[in-house]
Amino acid sequence: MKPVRVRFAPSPTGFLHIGGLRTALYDYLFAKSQKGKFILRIEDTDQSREVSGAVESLISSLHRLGVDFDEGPGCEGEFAPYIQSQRLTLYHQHAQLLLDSGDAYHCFCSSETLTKMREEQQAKGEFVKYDRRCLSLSKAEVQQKMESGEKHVIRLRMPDNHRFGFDDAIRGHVEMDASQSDDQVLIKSDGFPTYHLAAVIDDHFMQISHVIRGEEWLSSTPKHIWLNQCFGWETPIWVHLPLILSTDRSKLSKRMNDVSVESYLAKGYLKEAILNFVALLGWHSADDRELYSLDELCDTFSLDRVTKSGAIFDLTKLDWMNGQYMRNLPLDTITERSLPYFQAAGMPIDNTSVLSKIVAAARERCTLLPEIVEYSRMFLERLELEASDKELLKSIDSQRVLAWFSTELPKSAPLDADKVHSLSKLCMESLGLKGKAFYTPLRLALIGVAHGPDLPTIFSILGEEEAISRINLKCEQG
RNA sequence: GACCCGGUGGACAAGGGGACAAGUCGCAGCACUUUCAAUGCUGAGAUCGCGGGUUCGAAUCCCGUCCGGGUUACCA
Repeated sequence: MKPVRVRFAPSPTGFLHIGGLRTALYDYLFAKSQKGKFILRIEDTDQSREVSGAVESLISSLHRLGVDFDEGPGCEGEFAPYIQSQRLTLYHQHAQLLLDSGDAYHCFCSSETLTKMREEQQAKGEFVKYDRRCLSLSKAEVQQKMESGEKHVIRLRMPDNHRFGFDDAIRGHVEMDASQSDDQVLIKSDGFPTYHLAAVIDDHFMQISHVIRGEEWLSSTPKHIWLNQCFGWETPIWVHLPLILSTDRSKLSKRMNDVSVESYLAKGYLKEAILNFVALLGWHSADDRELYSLDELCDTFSLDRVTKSGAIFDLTKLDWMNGQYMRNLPLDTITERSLPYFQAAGMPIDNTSVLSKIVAAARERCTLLPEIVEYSRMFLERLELEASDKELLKSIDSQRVLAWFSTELPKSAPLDADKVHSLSKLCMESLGLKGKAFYTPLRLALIGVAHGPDLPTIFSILGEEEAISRINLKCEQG
């Protein structure tokens, strides 16, 4: 059995998106589970779509998530370079091989000619494909056109009357007729190869064992098989992943959805949750487990449990999952990751013990990282009371509670949980109040809102001094 | 249009001839709690796209059909 080598081959046209991440993740998981290698290859063969900084951004996103590659740009292995624009000679040499063997030919048709041809075919209800008008050009004619500097491309000559069959690791046996495949352009007029040529050549030389890619490539697989055959190469194992869908069931696109991985990170989703969620979009273990760390996924993942049908990218479950990680990751981790959001909100906290207490209370009720910051305001700031709450605080019973605490609190340090409990009990008994009548005014005075953590936690976060001060303030105002 | 790939509750999905079709998210209710949240429990929600066939028996196999998606570029 050949060693497992898989590659994630994005084109640098923007940020890493959810669909790309899913492919990369499955590549990674499969490689790890098979003790193989995960390779990152940049397919920058379309100069017009190239976005500067995209390569760096792609790599940094992958690193941020911990989906690390074994070979790729900046991590050169024996098959370097891993950027296609740096491998042009290799593609040209192989295009020449095809030209020599007659498996490829020059085509001088302009895009206008091509468009016209297609329109005519369409009008006649014919199958739209290149009509091979340049195939009949004599060697001399080709030579003459080349010398006069005519723009040209190199096309693959697909076989006639040929049926392609292959076994996809996920879909099983798939068959397609060669007549359905166009004579694909291999080298464009700007001298760059198309995806088809470059990918097949690189997959071969980089010794890729499994081509794991989105289902949108399924229909062009015959071209890739044919190219391999022309070169006399063994084909890799094809693995076509189901597409990730928008809520309208079309292929997930940046147009309609927020699909950038960075943007989810920025919104405060945890990488653990994103990875876990994306892994489950098209893969499911035999048991009922849904929560997995990256390492656990590496141990459990297998291609044969990848689903065949496309899955809709639905945020509600991601939110739930993020909540799970908010609560179950080590407190220090969550605290540390919330720090940038505190800074961004202009609320730097120097007291780490207070911060960690706040985060401990907040993460129990928040689904996203920045929500911790909002939740912390009740402790870090003195919130303005709602009008109705102000009224409530003015009531006689409310004032009795506050007055009672105002005199008792200073005598009661330290305010640990037991003390807070006993004080509360004592106050309720001596004032003849209970439940909301007791708690609500106290909460309002302490944190400015009626809902929040339990009393001992509040006292612990605020500290005795601040707690007393807040109560006294509401006493006077009342 | 043609060719390919799909189709199990709103979403993710298990199950690939034999229990009243798992589980998770979401939703509703209850419990716990001073509150919110978390958690736990309960419930609603699917004649397995539809129609035929094979079979004692089909979500599972076969045929047809419908629907959805992908491809049909000098984009990947």
